[in-house]
Amino acid sequence: MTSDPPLIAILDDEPDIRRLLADALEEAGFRTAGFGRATEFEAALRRMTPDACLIDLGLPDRDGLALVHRLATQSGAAIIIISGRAQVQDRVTGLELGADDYVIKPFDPAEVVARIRARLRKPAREAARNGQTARFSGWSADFDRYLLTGPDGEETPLSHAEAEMLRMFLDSPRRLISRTQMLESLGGTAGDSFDRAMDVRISRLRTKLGEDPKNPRLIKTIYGAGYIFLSEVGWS
Amino acid sequence: MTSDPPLIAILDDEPDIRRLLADALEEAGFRTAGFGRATEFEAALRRMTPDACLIDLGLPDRDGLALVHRLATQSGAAIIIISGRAQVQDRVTGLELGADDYVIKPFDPAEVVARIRARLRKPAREAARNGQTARFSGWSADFDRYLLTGPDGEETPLSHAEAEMLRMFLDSPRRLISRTQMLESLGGTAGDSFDRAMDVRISRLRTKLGEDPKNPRLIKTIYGAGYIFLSEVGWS
DNA sequence: GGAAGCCGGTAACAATTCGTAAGGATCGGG
DNA sequence: CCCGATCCTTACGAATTGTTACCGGCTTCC
Repeated sequence: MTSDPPLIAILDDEPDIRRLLADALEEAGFRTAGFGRATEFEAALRRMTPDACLIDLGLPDRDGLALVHRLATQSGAAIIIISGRAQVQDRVTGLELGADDYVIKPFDPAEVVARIRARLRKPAREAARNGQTARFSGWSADFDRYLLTGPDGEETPLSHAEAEMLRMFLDSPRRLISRTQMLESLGGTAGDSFDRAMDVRISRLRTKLGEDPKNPRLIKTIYGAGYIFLSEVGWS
Repeated sequence: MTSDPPLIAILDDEPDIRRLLADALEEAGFRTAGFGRATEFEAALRRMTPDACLIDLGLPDRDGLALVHRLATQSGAAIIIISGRAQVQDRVTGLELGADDYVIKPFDPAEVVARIRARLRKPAREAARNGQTARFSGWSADFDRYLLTGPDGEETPLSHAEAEMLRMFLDSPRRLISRTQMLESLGGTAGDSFDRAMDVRISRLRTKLGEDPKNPRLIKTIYGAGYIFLSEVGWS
């Protein structure tokens, strides 16, 4: 989840349909972003992380199913296929490839909204955290006491800046967090010399996590894009 | 989740439909438990915790929607409504009340199976996904750690640009990927000097894959058109 | 078949982006 | 005022990526 109202990406080559969906979704309180071509959409994915994607399979410029597969494995977003192909076999393969739902044209926008809500609801339920302690690959981070405990049981204090950054990673594990996203969330502006400051923070956090600089196993740098936190995370 | 094969509860008053669904589900590797009346079903819930529930709304002895709501709020199971009522409004209220999916009679069992799989997959994806890796002709590519492992077991790190490109090939194996398609997907525009940049990327990727430039066996150039990735690809 | 011209491969260089060590500013407690 | 902690800034090096330049092969048209 990025910010408060969930962001829904709409990928359809017909502007009328995009408009129809966008209107219904925005009236329901979502933010939307529309795209007419798959390449546009993929380019935009570098800068934003939608919570759900509505994808029309009948795109001219790319095989839609390959895109669905990539999204399903790569992003954490809910994927809903919209298609004019009504055969059962089409629906089955779409779902097998990783789509979370499959809606057939012509569709009613109200139903699409309801289906999106149903998709976004389940993860939200699991994400309800009981406590302020996270566990990941042997480590545990206690955000009440700002304490980091290693696999060997050794305790290290976390500074506020480090904790803020670590929590951001732990809130979106296995997903790319763009550099600008992190900069803004930490209260700086890109291009500034604050850029270096964030690097330093990352660096300190990594040493506290005992990372090998040449081969980090938890906080991975994606050159030109951002960072990914690689471990599973559980809260208690 | 209870034990290894997920348990699917089927609640429908027509034995034929129960049988139809149970057969399809068991063939797909699930365990099933069928019930003809809501009271039976609720009694059984004390002893078992199904991973998903298929519920026919047209039950004689209880208001189906109330049951759906109770299940949605109290159990962690995925809930799929099966109904003869095809109005959009019915579907919307069913989904709003907490159902995860809504299938209309008459239905195809194969689609129901696919939809159940899609529901059970999402939580599993968060927990069990230990790395998105692809395998092709002796090689394996780990896109979490950006690591390429050769047939001889030697590991080579993948840079982001190389990984992005390799993933594009692995998503559409044995198919032509046009030059412009790839250019746009990598965020450049054709005609630019970015053309050369992409060539360089291909070149670097090829050397990491140990390709003989004169006779590439994995990434083949189609002169004037694009590239084809020649091997079969399996994901795990 | 042969020559012109386009297209793609790659080596070498340049620019961008990131990591981290060292030093200094700021703040609060004694 | 001193001290420690925390964080920012500067500076420089390393890794990654884009760019230029040049070469060789493929296609086309005669």
